[in-house]
Amino acid sequence: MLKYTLLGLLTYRPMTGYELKQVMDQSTTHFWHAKLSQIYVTLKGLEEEGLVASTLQEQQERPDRRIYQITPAGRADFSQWLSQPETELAPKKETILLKLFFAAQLNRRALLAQLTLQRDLHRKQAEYYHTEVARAIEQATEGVPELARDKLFWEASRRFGEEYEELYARWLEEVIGMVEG
Amino acid sequence: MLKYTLLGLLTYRPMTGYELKQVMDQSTTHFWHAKLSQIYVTLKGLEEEGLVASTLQEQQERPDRRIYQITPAGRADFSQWLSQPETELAPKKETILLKLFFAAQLNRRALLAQLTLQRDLHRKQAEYYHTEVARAIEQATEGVPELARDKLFWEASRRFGEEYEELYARWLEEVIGMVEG
DNA sequence: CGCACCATGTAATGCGTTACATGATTTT
DNA sequence: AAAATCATGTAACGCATTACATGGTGCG
Repeated sequence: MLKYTLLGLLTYRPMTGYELKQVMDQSTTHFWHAKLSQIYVTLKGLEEEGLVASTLQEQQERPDRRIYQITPAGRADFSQWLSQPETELAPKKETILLKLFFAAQLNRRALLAQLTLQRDLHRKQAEYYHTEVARAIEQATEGVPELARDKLFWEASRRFGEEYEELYARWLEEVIGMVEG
Repeated sequence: MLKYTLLGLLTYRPMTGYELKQVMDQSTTHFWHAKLSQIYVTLKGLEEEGLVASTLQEQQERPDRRIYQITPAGRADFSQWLSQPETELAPKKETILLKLFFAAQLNRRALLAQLTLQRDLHRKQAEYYHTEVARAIEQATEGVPELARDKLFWEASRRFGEEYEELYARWLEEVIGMVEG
């Protein structure tokens, strides 16, 4: 999937690995993230596949930059993936739910500490979606009419993030009440 | 984490790899899953670490079974993990959100098809939590008073699953409305 | 003076999936 | 007659993380 994240971002404009990481950290992080080292490796693989092409831009004051561009083959591959329906649900892995499953073996104090910590983290994250992410979307789209349609979808995914975090925090609050009472 | 899932389940009773897979499929699947091959490999590693011990039970009609038991060191390791607070949010990876992020490049028809397919999957999954998972928890705990406390937590995680799927379906419904209108 | 930023990469390790291999019994 | 269940494992491969390696510029 990182493959398609990178191809997708490169449909907007050519970028270096470093830039791609920055853009991901401001946009897709909440549903797809990657480390820089992995991004570099994946870009290299994409170039071998002929889906992107790179040119080295030499700089004197700063390190040289390798700028990646999506190729026609890359665009074709990406849009093929995009139109391919996902016929299954994404399997989840959540450590905190796993712990809760075994929580009967944990003493009340330690459990409550963990639950309240998580609740606070999710509240903070909900707030983050509400303010920072919303602002980032505004900033990326204002004055750029060709991104109007994109904005709708970016906003939709932002809303999902916010509601998900709120649900999580609410649910944790309930569990805390249950453990306390 | 699979390590702790297995150790956690083995605190209830000794089991074979095959059984552990079955139990996981009925309980933790929704927040932690694994393939059989991976379970066997992990159990082998746990035995090397001295956290579980196995005995081979020979059978004539069926293949021999290797029964794993948690050791005192295993219990100590598990309870240490259980009491260790998770200080960060679990990073998410959701293909459908990634696709939605790039959905402006997709034609309306194909997009709507994917969104409605996903909505139906999430509705079905919500229903599954509501009925089947609830029934499985009932079944596992009825007539076993020492599981009363466990039941509370199993029910709590089930409720989270149900509410999460409902939220997802509701949100997809909204996005569908947006794309249509 | 130290830290963050810019910028790219390699190597080792870990965790997970898919495919391969075997083979009897029970259910459809 | 075919498929599912019981039961265990190995091997190849893929994707991700962590650590290692380098080194100049700008800011507090």
